This record gives sequence, C-alpha cells and structure tokens, in this order.
Amino acid sequence: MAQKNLFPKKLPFRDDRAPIFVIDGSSFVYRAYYAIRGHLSNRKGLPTKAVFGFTQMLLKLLREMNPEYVVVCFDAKGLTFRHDMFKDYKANRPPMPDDLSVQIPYIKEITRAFGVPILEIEGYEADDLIAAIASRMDRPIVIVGGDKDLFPLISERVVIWDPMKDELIDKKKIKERYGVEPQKLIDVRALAGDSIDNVPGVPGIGEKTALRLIKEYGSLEEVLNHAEEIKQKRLRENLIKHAGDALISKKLVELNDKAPIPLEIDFYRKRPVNTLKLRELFLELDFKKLLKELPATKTISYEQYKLVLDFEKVKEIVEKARKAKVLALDLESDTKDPMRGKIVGVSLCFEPPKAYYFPFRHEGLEAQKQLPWEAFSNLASLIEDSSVKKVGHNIKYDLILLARYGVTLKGLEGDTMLASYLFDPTRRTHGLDELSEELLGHTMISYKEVTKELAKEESFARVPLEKAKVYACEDAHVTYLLYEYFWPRLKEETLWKVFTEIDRPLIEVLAYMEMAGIKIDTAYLKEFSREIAEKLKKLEEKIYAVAGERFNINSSKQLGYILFEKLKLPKVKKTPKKTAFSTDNEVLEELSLHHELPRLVLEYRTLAKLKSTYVDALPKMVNPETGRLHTSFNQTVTATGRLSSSDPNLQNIPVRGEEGLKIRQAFVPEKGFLFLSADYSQIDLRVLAHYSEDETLIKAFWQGEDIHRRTAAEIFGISPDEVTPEMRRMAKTINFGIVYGMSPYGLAKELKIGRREAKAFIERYFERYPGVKRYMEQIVAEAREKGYVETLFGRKRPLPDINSPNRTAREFAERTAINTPIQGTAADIIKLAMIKIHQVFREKGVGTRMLLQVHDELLFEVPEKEIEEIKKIVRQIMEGVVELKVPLKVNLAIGRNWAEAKA
DNA sequence: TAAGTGGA
DNA sequence: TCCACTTA
Repeated sequence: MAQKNLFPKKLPFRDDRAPIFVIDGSSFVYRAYYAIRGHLSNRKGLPTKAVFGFTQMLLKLLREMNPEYVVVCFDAKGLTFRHDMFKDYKANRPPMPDDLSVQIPYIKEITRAFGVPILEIEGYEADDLIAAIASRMDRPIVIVGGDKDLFPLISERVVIWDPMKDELIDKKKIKERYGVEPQKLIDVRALAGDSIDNVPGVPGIGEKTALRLIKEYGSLEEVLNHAEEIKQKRLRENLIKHAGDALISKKLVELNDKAPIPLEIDFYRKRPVNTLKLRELFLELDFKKLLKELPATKTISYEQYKLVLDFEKVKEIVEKARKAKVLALDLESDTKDPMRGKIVGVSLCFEPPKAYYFPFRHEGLEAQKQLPWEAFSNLASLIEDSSVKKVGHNIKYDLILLARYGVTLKGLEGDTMLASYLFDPTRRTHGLDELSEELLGHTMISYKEVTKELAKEESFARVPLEKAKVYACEDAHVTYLLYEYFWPRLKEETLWKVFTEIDRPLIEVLAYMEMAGIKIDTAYLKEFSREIAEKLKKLEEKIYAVAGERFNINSSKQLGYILFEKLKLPKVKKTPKKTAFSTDNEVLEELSLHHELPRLVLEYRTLAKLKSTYVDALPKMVNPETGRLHTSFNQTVTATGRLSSSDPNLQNIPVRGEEGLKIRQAFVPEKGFLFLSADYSQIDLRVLAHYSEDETLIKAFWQGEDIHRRTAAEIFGISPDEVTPEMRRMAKTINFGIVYGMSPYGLAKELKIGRREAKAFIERYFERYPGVKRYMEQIVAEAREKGYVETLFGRKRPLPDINSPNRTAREFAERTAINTPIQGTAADIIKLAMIKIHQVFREKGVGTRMLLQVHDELLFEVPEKEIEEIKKIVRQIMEGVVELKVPLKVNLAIGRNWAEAKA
C-alpha cells in the first residue's frame, strides 16, 4: 500500500486543484459480484467475492491516483423519489442476492479502514449522490465507475474513470463516440428507454434512432414538438402516442442533483489508512495475498526487554511469574536437534511488552557475566509448577531439551505453532516469524541477522548477550502475542476440542517417543552396504557396456540423453514440469520391452536409492549419547492431520521386496526386549463405512470378511469364493483409489487399463456400494457450501478451490474433500489411541516404550516379560478408542526386529 | 494423494 | 530447483 505520490493518469483539467474522486460504490459491488467467475469464501464459508473485487478496485484507485479527496457513494435502502413518480421503476430488478448482501457490511468496513469517507443518504441512489457532488462541489471531479447512466454528468470539470478497463472518459470522448453533448444523453435515453430499469421510453426507438433524432432536433422536447414532421410512419405515430411516456422517462433518467450532500470539502478528505483494522478484516476474510501486501506496521518496542544477570533478580522475576495468567517460554540452544543441544539461555514473557532473557551458557568474553547455573533451578521450579500455565512455539522442542536436564514441564496450556496448524493446516509454514509478520504485522529479527557476525560453525552460544537478549525476548514476546491471537479464535470453533483432546496431549507423547529413539544394528548395515556396493559396481559396468559409454546413471538428464538421443528409444512422457522427457520407473518399465538397458537402470536405481537413503544414511544419524536413532515427529505439516517424520524419516522405511525386508531387519529392540507392532486393519475403509453407512460395507466388516475379496465379488458379480487373485488385486487397487481420492485417470494408470474401463469399474463399484456414492456427493456438496471439510472430531481443512472455474483445480479439491475426512479421521483415531496408551503405560509404570507411529501402525519396544500384558492393553485401547458403526480391528505381531514384527 | 530425502 | 523413489 505504498502511498507514492504519483499521478500516472494525466487528468484533463484546466483547474489544477486536487480533484474529488467519487466512487460509484453500488455499481462496483454488483460488478465484482457478477464479473468474477466462480466462488470465493473464507474459512467459515462466508462469501467474499464482492468484497474481494471491491477491495481490489479501491486499492487500484488509491495506488494509481493517490487522491487527496475521495468518497464512496452507496445506494440507500428503501424507495427513492423515482418510485413515487413511477411505481414500476426498476421493477425488473431482482432484489440483492443474500450472498451479496452479507458482504456489504465488510465492504463498508474496508472502505472506512482505507480512510475513505462513505456517503449514503436515505431516499437517494448512488447515482443521485454522484450527480449532486458533480454539479454542486466546485472542484474538478473524477467519477470512478463505468456505468453509462453517469455519462451525462461529464463536463469540462467532470470526467469518468473506469479502473477496471483503465479508461478515462471526458467530454471530447463522448462527442467522438455519440456526436452529442454529454447532457443530451439524457434525452437519448428517455427516448430509447431502458428495459433493465423499466424506463418505458418510446416503443420502436433504440439508441441509434434516439441519437439521430436528438442530433437533428437538439432535445427531447424539440423532437416531440416536431414529431409531425417525421417521415417514417411508425416512428411518427409512436412518438405522438407515447410523448407522455417519453417525458416521464426523461424525469426518471434525469439525475437529481438536489440530494443533501455535505458541501464542506473536508468531508471528502482522504484519511490515513488503518492498517491494523485492515489486517483484522483481511484475516477474517482470508485475503491472504492482500494481507501480505500490508506493510508491517506494528512496531514492537524492545525497550522493556531485560537481560537478567543477577541471581537475586532471578528470584524476584520467578516469584512474579508464578502469579502470571500465562507464561510464554522459549529456550535457546546451540543446535536444532533437541536431543543434542545444551540450554544456552531461557526467555520468558508474562507481562508483554516486558520480557526477560536468562543467559546461562554463552561462550566468549562475556561468559563470566552470565547467571550461575544454580539459578537455573529457580527457573526449573517455575517450569515444573503445574499451577503456572505455559505456552511456547513448538514446545515439544523445549520439552525434550528440558527433559534431558531432568526438568519436566508441567501446566502446558498449549503451543502457538499447533494453534496455527489447527487454524489452517494448509499453510506453508507455521514459523514464528511468518506468523508474526502476517498476523501481527510485526517483522521479527531473523536468526540470520543475529548470527551474521559469527563464523559458519558457531552457534547461538557465541551471540553477544545484548543481541541474544533482544532475539530471545522477542521470541517469547511474540509467542505471548500469538497466544492472545489464537486462543479466542480456537475457542470459538470446534477446533478447541481437537486442540485440547487430541493435539495438545499428543505433544508429550511424541516427545517421549522421540526421546526413546530406536536401536539399529550398525554393524549389520555396514556389511549390507558393502554387499550393495559390490552389486552396484557390477551393474554399473554392465550398464556402461550396454550403453556404449560411461555416464552418471543417477543423473536423469544424462540418462535421458542415452535413452532417447543415443539409443533412440521412444519418448513416452514428459516430466511433470515438462522440462524434459521422463525417465521414471513407469517409463523404464515400458522401455525394457525394447532394450535391455532400462531394466538394468531400474535395478541400479533401486539399489542406489536403498543404499544412499537408508543403509548408509541411517547409521550416520545415530545419537552418540544414546546410541539410538531419534526421529522427529512433526505435528504441523500435513494437510489432513497425519503426522510426518523427519531427520530421519522413519515413516518410509522400505517394507516391500527382499531388500526392503533386509533394511527393516536392521531395526532391533534393546536386549531383553521385543518389538510389538500393532496396526489398524483397513482403518480408512472402516472410517469410510462409518461415514457412508453403506449397508454392504458395514455388513462385510461386522462379519470379518476379507474386504478386497468382497469388493471383487461385488464388482465382478460373482460369489467371494470365485474371486481369483487377479480380481482381488484389482479390487484392492480400487478400494485404495477410493480412499486416496484417486481420479479415474489415476486408477486406469494404476491398473494399466483404459480410462473407460476404469470408469466402468468405478460405476460398478458405486452401484454395489450406493452409500459410498451418496457420501461422496454429500461431502462435496458440503465442501462447496462451507469452503472446508472436517474430520469426525472437528479438525478442519479449507478447500479454497472447491468452486474454482479451473476444472483441474476444482476436481482436485473435490477428491480432497472426499479423502480428507477419511484420512484425517483415521489420523485422529490413532492419535487418540496413542494418548491413551501413553497414559496407561505411565499409570502402570511399565517398561514398554512406544517408539514409532507409521500412520496406521504403532511400534513398541516391550520387555519380554510384559509381552502378554502389553498386547492386551494395546489391542483393547486401539480397538476401543472410538465407537464407529463398524468394529476397529488391530493386528498384532511380535519380532526380534522390525521385519519380523510385520508378519 | 502426500511427505521426506538424496543426487545433480 | 528438479527429478525420482520410498511409505501410507
């Protein structure tokens, strides 16, 4: 919203006083509403198309014209003097649609927030107000609008600017276009009439004839006076017969300039933009792009940030903090990995804008100025005091770091990162800095900025205390402000339940799992790596021999050259970005029918991937202190509510094929322990059965049938015992496709059949499972109406494209609408089970630890003696965690490694 | 379909 | 940044 004083449009006025820009508000509201295709709504389902279009127009005007005087005119409610005169005036106009009228208050608020005065007077239409301003304000006037009805107002002193067409219409233009003075357009319209506004006019006369007549006689009255002279019979008769109508019409279309408008120029003065208010409105309306363009206006003062260097002061602050409503807390460490770093300092904020930084382990010249480590216990006692509510941003990190110092955080009120995620799980990131920028309008100091004078390998511990203070205090401060932002919003929605009953309690469970880690057999992996290296070497030589030259097989570019240029193999398809020809699995599979090279490359790739991603990478990530692998479970990444795992990702460890199993064998329990794997059987399909209430599906699950076999029997129209393995495989793919929201196209590709055939399969499926079809139609309709979908527990996912005019985008949103409630509900179910299991484990004080979650599977490390007890607990909790219309079923397996525990 | 990782 | 590949 740069307020540069540029007048890019040359305004054709002799008068060089600043013009008044008079905006035809009502016409823009309608234009935005009807002109923008598709549908736009915010996360709550409020339609926003007109607000958006209007806002863009206003922005364009303010940017390009930078007006000193400006006003938006709106139609007032109720009848105008025109109705008194002619009761059918505008009788053909339908009333304002509901989904437009709800937007009007927002449009007005935004206008005010931009500092633009609003004019609205009972009994008058916007056009009349504009006419009054144009004729009675002695100033240059720019009417902002595009409506032809306003053309008669144009004069030496009045022009019209249409920001949408970017067209400036002045007197000269009108004369060129119509050949008459602007005011005469009234007479033209009176003769021609207007069916939209129900202005009668004279039958048989259109704009062309009207113009000709007015040009000839000068005015409507003169035309009527000379009606007798007109040669054409029909025209003459009509003019004489309908002279009265024509005169009434003139009264109707004549713009009334008598409206009691404010005459003081000060009323029209542009006021400053209220960025805070705009931000609030844009946030509510979900105008993300506009939000980003708002300047960061909020300046947070760092003046009240205190560096605490004195033990006595620590005690004082801790005592004060105990009485705080909520304490925002942030730990500074020297690594990103909470399983490795040490605590360098602690920041607190409980009375914003005050905040405190407690440095403990900084390095360098100032080290001796810091707090003695004993002071940390004072903070620890505060952190362990469950009566003091804490919030943090990504608090799991702090939880783990603290736990390594033997400190257990109690009284967790929540996590602002999680709050942001629940509020909109499709956001790209939930980083403190981005949220601060976008939601608070405050630009934070970046980590990069703070550490820029440091050498590459140096950590936060090397940051000078003053600088560290500002950075750390700002983190705690902004966290507090985000807490104030999100909490009321979460409480307002169904999200509060998901937050307090699922995601918040899960934080601690995940922290435990990450801290537990998992053991891998590094010696075994080393040996395996050597074996693969050998195989790769042989394959490599063979590939070079077949290709006739040496090249980098890992480079898809070089491989593409060999396959398509040198060997002239058919180019099957392009890469998704269309920048090159694809060399992916599917393509190589097909090409292997023509040549032996693709097969070899396929084999090489599988092995190379296995080696680099798993066999070689995993041992490097073993924590030297614990001797185990500690993944990080991210709770705020996926759009559906699933978890994700990284550093390393333990949710995509291979399972298929011989080599895959060999890698799973490297994951082993501690001595004296066994692995117990518990996975939900067909949880997605069971959730689908619950949602759809499909009788066949529900019955199949209650009878414990093999669901893919049942599906095969249904779609092939045979009995279950007649189903061949091939049929079952196809049915399985279809079930899979339904749950993952696969398109008919995707299904065709997966089954390697024609698209029509795939479509026929899907149709057959819907015939046999009509409830599923009903569910899909219903959920898509609901999504269209609300603009979002939700899980059984109220977790939401916005679907902005659900009404998009772009078919691809819309269909994608539709598949998402079908899939998210299913996958998200399944994710909620397993999260709930994890929370309960963790709780029972702690109550019973068992030695068993939950190690991993892989979407529908949990992996435990169980002392041999506890096996039977734990099996019982796990099954009972997982199967009983919610009651659906179908039973939940869990498969348990025990093993001395992860491969065994899968069978 | 979605997410993470490795290699160029 | 793009591509390919692993899991669910």
